[in-house]
Amino acid sequence: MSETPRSLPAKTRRKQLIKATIKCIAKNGLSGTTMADVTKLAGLSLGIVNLHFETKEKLLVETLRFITDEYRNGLDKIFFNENLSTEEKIRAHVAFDFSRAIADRNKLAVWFAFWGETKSRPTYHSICADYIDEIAQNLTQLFSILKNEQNYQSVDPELVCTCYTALSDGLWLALLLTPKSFKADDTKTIAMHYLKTQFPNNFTMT
Amino acid sequence: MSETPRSLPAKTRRKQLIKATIKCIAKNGLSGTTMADVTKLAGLSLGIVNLHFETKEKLLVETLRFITDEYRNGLDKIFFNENLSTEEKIRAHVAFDFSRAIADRNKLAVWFAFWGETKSRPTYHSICADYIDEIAQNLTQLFSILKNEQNYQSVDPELVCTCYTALSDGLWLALLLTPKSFKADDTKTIAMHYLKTQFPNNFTMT
DNA sequence: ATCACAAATGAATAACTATTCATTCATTTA
DNA sequence: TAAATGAATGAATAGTTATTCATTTGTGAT
Repeated sequence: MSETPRSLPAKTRRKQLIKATIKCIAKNGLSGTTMADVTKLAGLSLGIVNLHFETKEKLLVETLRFITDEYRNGLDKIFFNENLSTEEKIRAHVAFDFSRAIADRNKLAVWFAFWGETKSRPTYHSICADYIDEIAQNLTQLFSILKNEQNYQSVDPELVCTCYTALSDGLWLALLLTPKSFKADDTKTIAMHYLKTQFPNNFTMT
Repeated sequence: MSETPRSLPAKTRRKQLIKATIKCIAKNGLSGTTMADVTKLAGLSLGIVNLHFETKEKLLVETLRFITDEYRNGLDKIFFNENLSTEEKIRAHVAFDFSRAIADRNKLAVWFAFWGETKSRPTYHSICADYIDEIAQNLTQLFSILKNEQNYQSVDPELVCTCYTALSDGLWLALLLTPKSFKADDTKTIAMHYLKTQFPNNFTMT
């Protein structure tokens, strides 16, 4: 634990608090997360959240935005990487979905905590709906290009995108609920197994 | 709204309160669900929950148990139905997963609300771990029997079970988050699409 | 009809927790 | 070095909510 200076740039403090919030939600649940918990975990004083975020609710919203941005930005880097072939992009997408940074149980707990509240909180809902739509469009396009490049006759790119996305979300749940049976590597293999059924020429070989 | 008698058997009252809790979690989220909300929605007095469940926490646990039992029992009826062939049982399983009673947005909100708290609450976790394990065993067995009956060489029943289950959970999420794009019927079609890839002789025809 | 019993009520209580803001402290500027 | 600035603190406050329990109400037995 390194000594942090008493005073820091606002951005740094905000990030520090968001990271503490993630840990806290994972540890205590969304309903069990209090300002006292968060600030204690961050090693700061009780009033600090209101100084940097005004309200608890805004801290929570920024926390959700933090993990959705991290996810979206990571995928964007893959989609817009000129050096990758379509197949490589899809492989990179899967690798990213089940990478250390993303398929982390603390963060997964946060995803599911917010998803569970989506129906009752329009703000959470619109943050989620946003990134879902963007990612689906990009991924569908990748599948569509691969279909044309490699002459897959019967593939329905939109269907494959929906199916892969649902599969990936469900595997995240498996990682969250039954971590003893599933490791990130296993789930990645399972996701690839599905892609093989659609694109046997591309994903059969390791 | 029919007039309910002032006094009712304990079981009936408990069910009435659990149903109100489901609606309330869907409407206000788990963190926003108060005793006042639940009892008001049930049309009963504030003290009634403590009379029938002792504490709020116990009401929540019973609510989770209610939806898990409903799910488990529904599937058990299919698995142990002597009149169905293996293929029919699998078809019935899928139909059940995306039926009115199960793929209901109120109940889905409840599932996700509890899943999000699983990491922090051992009680929620063990209730979930329990049913997951039982259902996976049964479904794997069905796939295994179908494989042998129909001579599918390369099918891995356990993998298919895991993959189908994750897919189904992920499609539930899609129903919860983007109800405008997905109806239960669409998601059922998507789930069948996956099964077709594994058992083309059985699930290709409608 | 009366009594005894159990179910249900809801005002009062006790506990918890988000938010405020006067004060403290460290850093920067002159 | 001293003054000015603003970040950080945490005790106090205000608001919320689970829980209690004395009272009320309906039901069934005698």
